Amino acid sequence: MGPARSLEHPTPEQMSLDSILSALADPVRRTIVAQLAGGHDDQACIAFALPVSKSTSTHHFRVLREAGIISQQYRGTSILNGLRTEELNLRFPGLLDAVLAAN
Amino acid sequence: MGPARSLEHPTPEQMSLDSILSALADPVRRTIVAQLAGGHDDQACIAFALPVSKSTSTHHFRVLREAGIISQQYRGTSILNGLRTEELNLRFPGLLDAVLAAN
DNA sequence: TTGCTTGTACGAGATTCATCATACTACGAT
DNA sequence: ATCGTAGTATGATGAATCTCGTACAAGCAA
Repeated sequence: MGPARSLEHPTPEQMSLDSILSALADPVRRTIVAQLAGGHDDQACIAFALPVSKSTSTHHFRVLREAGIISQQYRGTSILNGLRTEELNLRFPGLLDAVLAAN
Repeated sequence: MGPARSLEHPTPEQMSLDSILSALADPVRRTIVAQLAGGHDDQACIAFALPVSKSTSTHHFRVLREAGIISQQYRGTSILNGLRTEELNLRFPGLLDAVLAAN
């Protein structure tokens, strides 16, 4: 077998407030973030009951990952999603908590 | 003379996280917010050296006001702009500070 | 191999939004 | 009254984005 599939994640330095706030401005994406914050850090995309189609789901997960808010890792046919809590708190202290509390 | 011109402001209950985050996601609008946070609370729109045209400025100030982030009050031919710090902290605790610190 | 599950790629459509220029209003000063 | 300043209204344009369906790829199970 070849190298495992992998997905690009920005480093904390590469995260921009612009991307973070734009990403969090969408209610569907905040639903994902809230569910990740409330549960374990290894939920597949399918575990989120989102009110959109499968391809739209893919889109939202990618926006969150590219902003640096979530991590994504292949695991079989699924993807394990996690909140990048520590890195976010490092880069933008208090921001994630404030948004989660307000949601 | 008739009644003074007035502008609509949402109450804290009417503020939505959606509008707040969308408003703060724009860099021009964050420039305005940052300048208000750093200075006095009575700066006219003209006092902001924004890299956009006059009509675009009007647009951004309105978005901020309708989201509940700034207050606007007519004063002669000008408008006095202020940050609604207390009300924002009441409705979305920590959010404004986190964004200002990250900016 | 065959089929099933999970997610992606690739358009396409509709909406939103940031931007501008022009014309306009409201107010104050001269 | 006239003029200048501050901001608004309106309409246009181009870019971004949220959405979908369909077709596809990758992995696992039987």
